[in-house]
Amino acid sequence: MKPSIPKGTRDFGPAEMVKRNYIFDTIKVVFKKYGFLPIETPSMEQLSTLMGKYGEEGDKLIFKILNSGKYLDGVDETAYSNKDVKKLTVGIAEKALRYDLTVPFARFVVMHQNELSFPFRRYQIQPVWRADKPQKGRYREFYQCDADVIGSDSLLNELDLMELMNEVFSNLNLNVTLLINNRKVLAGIAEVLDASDKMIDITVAIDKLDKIGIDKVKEELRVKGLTEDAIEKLSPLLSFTGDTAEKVALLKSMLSNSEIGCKGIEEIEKLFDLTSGLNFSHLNIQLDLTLARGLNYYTGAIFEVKVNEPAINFAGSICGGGRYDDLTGIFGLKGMSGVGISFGADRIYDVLDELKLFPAEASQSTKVLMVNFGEVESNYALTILRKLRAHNIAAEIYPDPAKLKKQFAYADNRAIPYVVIAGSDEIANNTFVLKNMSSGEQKTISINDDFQTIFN
RNA sequence: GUGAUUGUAGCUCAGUUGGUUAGAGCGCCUGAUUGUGGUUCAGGAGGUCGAGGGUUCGAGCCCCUUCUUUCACCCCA
Repeated sequence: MKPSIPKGTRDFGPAEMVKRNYIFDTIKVVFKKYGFLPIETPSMEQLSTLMGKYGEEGDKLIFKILNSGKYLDGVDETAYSNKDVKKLTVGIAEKALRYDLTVPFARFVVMHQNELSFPFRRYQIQPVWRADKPQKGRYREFYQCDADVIGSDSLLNELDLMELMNEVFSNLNLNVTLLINNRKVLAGIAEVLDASDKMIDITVAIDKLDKIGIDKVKEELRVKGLTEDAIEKLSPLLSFTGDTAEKVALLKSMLSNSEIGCKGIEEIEKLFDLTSGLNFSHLNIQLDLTLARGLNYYTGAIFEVKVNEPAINFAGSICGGGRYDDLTGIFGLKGMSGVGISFGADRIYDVLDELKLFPAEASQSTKVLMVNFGEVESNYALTILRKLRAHNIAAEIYPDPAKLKKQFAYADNRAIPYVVIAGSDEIANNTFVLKNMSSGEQKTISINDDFQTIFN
């Protein structure tokens, strides 16, 4: 049989893992530095935990797990004859692979509320799965690196996360743009347009402004059932250009009759106030009134990070997040506001790779290879091997007494810088030959010499 | 979910209007060199041409189905 892996999944070889770990390690170091604590949750959740949290589209993209055993027993006959997939699904699949880390985190907080002290700061680095069609920057299995604070509605948390983002991207040596908006403002806009139920449609359409232009946005709004009057009211926002202060001023005049809208403006102003005077070396922070974000659960500030480099032909976001006021409420714990961000490790990888920003890896693993001549010689080599390892020098022995040519070729392919040769002559003299593979230089060393210094 | 695109040796790819036994480079194996790799030279192995069906005297090439790759849309990290 021909081996293969499922669509949209990938294997990672050693060279890729070194680079991936560089990203994970960089992010993790900053997470810890900001006082976030690690947790992990299972790959699969109850399907009911996940459904309805990510919007209509999101529900479809959740990987469902078929029940074990007689899973057909759960089939609803009428749902089957009506080909009602949605209803059928919940009958035959009660588990699903996690779609993000935020919803499982909310579930975790509710289940473990008595063991946690709030505000709770957690970080979580795990894969998530989405049944998307793969394409550039889009995988069916990818890692998210999340940091969330739950149990506090202070904007200091938003500020903290912004500083954290700056530090991560600074450490990755990547210049990015941080787009900020506020869901309350979007809700306010929908309210004054008299279309509160269409907030998602409106924001999704506005979000495309850069891409498809003002006329197409209006057309989409019309298709979504917005009145001409409402579209007219929205117009100044769509055609608006100006700095943050001017944007805020526009919003204030537009949303003066919306309580939630005013609250949103206030939050934006306060957040920008908090950041003023701070040096965000790698974050270009912008208020973007067209930023929407599709996930249903956001209620306050929303973030999205895009790469600045024009050389990168990838427009998607590499990091995103926001505030969710009541994500735990669905699981029975009210009044737990949270805010978090999520770094998309796989997209960051693609960007760093394209920009050649991965540090020259000091990643050669094995430093010394012990040549194997046979049983007697390998026993002698093993004692040297153990001594090397005792000095924290990464070393291995070629396991078979293969031809020297082959053993050297192996060292060469693996980029192992030193080879130790110890045959009968060396054993008789309590020595070994150390060969430097790049220079070809060989020297004889006594097994009693100081191993720490022989590689310098 | 919609629309394109791709699949030939381990890898990267040639393969003409359908016509004998499907090729190259790299890699791999063996030897030149029995205790010395990265260079060189000589030789060798390796393919159900993604899978299934069809048209044809004859299919890697044409048609259908399906899977896969890459990309755009939708949506998203």
